[in-house]
Amino acid sequence: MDYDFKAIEKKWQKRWEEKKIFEVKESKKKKFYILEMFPYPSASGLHMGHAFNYVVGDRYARFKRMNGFNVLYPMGYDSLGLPAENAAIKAGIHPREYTEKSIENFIRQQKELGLSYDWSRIIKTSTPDYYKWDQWIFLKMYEKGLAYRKKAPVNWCPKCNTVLANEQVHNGKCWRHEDTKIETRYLEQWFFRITDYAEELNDKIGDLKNWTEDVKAMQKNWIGKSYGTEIYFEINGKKWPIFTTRPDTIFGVTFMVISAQHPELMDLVTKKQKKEVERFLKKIKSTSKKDMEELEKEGVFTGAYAINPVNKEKIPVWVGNFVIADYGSGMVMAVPAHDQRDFEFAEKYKLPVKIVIEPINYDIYERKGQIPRAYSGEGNLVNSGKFSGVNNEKAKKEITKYLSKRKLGKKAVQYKLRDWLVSRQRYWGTPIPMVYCDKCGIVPVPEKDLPVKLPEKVKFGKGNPLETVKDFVNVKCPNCGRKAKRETDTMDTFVNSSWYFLRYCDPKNKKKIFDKEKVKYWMPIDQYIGGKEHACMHLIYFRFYTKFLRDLGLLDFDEPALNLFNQGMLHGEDGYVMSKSRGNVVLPEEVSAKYGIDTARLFLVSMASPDKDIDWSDKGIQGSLRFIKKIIDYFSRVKIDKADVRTESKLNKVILEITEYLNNFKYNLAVIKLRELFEVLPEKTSKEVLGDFLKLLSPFCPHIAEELWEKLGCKNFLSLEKWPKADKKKIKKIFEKQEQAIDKLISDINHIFKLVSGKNKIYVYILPNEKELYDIGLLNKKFGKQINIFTVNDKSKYDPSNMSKKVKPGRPAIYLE
RNA sequence: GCGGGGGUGUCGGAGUGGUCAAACGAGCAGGACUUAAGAUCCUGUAGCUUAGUGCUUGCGCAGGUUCGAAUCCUGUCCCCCGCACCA
Repeated sequence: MDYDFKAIEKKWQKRWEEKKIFEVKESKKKKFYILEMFPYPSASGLHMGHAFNYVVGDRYARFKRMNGFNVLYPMGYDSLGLPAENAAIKAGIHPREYTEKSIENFIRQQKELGLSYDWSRIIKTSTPDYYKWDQWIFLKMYEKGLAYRKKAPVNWCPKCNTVLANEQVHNGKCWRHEDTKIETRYLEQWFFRITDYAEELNDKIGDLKNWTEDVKAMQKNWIGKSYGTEIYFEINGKKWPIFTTRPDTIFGVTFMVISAQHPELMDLVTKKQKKEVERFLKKIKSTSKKDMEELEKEGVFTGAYAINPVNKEKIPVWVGNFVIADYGSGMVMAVPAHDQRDFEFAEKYKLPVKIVIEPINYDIYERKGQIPRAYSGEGNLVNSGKFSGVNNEKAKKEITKYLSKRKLGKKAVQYKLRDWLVSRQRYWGTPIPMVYCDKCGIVPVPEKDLPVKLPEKVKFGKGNPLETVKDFVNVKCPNCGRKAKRETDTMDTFVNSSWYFLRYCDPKNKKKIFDKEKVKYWMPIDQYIGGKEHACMHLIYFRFYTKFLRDLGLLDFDEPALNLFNQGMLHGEDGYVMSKSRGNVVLPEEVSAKYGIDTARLFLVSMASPDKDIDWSDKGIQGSLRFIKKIIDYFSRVKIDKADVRTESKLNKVILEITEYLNNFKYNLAVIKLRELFEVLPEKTSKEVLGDFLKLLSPFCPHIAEELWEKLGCKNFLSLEKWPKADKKKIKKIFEKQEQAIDKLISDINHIFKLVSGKNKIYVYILPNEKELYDIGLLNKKFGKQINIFTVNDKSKYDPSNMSKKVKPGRPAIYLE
């Protein structure tokens, strides 16, 4: 039989939409907020990989909805950003046109997937209605001192023609251009002081109960909290705080190294050394970030000396290419004997090495034939004044205490996390609502003047197009009314996605960023779904924003999402990530036309647990198609009758199992249970049994389930029906045992048939107390051949070979003739 | 270097102390139906043995704990992912 999947899909998608059955309002019902990371709309549209992501969420939404929750399941578009601008330039159209078209296409495709979004809440970050609130938040950040402008060495992507945040530099390359090395430039830029929240961002990772270990670990790593000691070294009469995790090695300091990017570097350099230092800096600037990492440690003497606070030793200060300017104070104390990096530097420049920790088992420096290396293990201190002889772990505490007492240092915590560089020198982003006035300096645009709209008419060429739009740039200073210039940088696209989940709760609010009460009802997100590639980008930013908005008094919770599910990646048939350039992209339209979208939806979760990467397989989907066809065929012939207890037992057991599996995203196992249940459905059964089966099917194959539900004579939408509740009393163990016993028996009989040929009559002998187990009705149904069963005590039994003697508990005897 | 995850049949993958290792799917082989193909259905798919219900091998490798281990512990090898000169 052929099936018109397309017609069924269209029919139900239309009905769902017309009746607005997935639209929700705040109510007394218990809410459940399910959210997938919203997509960046591109002209190439969705492929099956995206579909996989949404299907994972949709299944969960449908399941929760049927379980009586008021489910908020919205969709929107992260539609500002560089790719749209670049693509638009390439195609010669305006980014807005490009974006609108892409979104339209996305919506159409998503609707064809049968996703149960509340489309009335759609948001697009490229609309002034949305980005107005990005600007509003920016102003609030500025007001609280969290948004600031600073000149600093920044990451510059020559392909994007803009600066990037640290989070957007991967392996020294641009996150959008894997082949493009990031350059370091020294520019004045806007930053968000995310480091103010470093401690909370780190410490509350423990609250993120249902986040995967690796995402949590990645965030911990990225935030990089480390405990140590700040020690004050004196240079030219000025106190320089130095952060170290090894205060126990303070007596081993033989030189200092200041970062080549340190803003105060030149203050230290003596006249004599100036030329040499400048030559060195020039050399560093000409190398890209990635090359620098591969470079050997290099440096030159600055001419300055520092005083070691514990022994007043005079130590030379060098400038080096391996010291990071904005970690700690941008200068390190170097202990070559006990730090490999310092050791290499000392070797190269013939700087002294002073051992201050005696290795426990041997003196590594005296071993012959061994390549000298710094010793970073444990041991007792030597050459360390009054601390000599103390175990180094103990010495860390004692020396820190000693320094604190004398105000020469203190306990300190450092983070790797840097402030978030948010300005971008590009057009298609949220304009930064700031004005530069010669008299007043930096002046924020007043709230009432928001949004600062992106001008539509711009010329794309070299540099930031906004700079060339005179109407936009030239403004009056909001403060003094004189001529002033508008900030032409726009915000990082990640700003837009840092709070969108809040806007869904109240997407059309014109007066406020959102209504507090509405957000209170819906938030936090009960289930967030998205890829783990955002671990150190979006997933940190949205936590930061949540905390900031909480501190503004707008939210009363700390974390935006306590449950995060990372779906795996869908690969092409060749095993590689689906991408246009590889040519292994599978399109939902094509799959839908060939197999029906429900088939694809089912297949995507049949292969493996959805958190794993999977490969698309045209052959594999046939298995799902077969199953769906069987279901449709079955429903076209099944007769309504009373349900038998065996079926009911299985049904209730499966309800229990599937419910559990769906709750835990074990969709693959749920599908198996669904198949198991289907296998035992008899030719005659009750409407209730059939209805329950369709309910269990509906999160996977919503269109077909609705269609069959209607054919069954039910009037309401299956999508809004109540999820079946298992009646444990109806689950009878005996049926399962029967199944097992009979399967075994049949397998044994078949085995013998294979060994001996020419037999066609079957006699089976069983123990009287196992009569129940070998239910003759079930046996005949399963086997399809005539079987004669005798109990061993049956006097009239036919048993020419006296087989009944061999019967043991659980092992019937078999005789073939 | 630091951190996270993982090694199970021909393949994708279930199973995390026992009562069944390999559910379910895919592939392959044989059979039924059919003029044929497809679809569908049945059977098989580590080895040996056998009128079945038996034995052996087996969950990266090597040990250990246990009455009992794919599952727990120790060591070891390999793979994937993230970060990386963070002092």
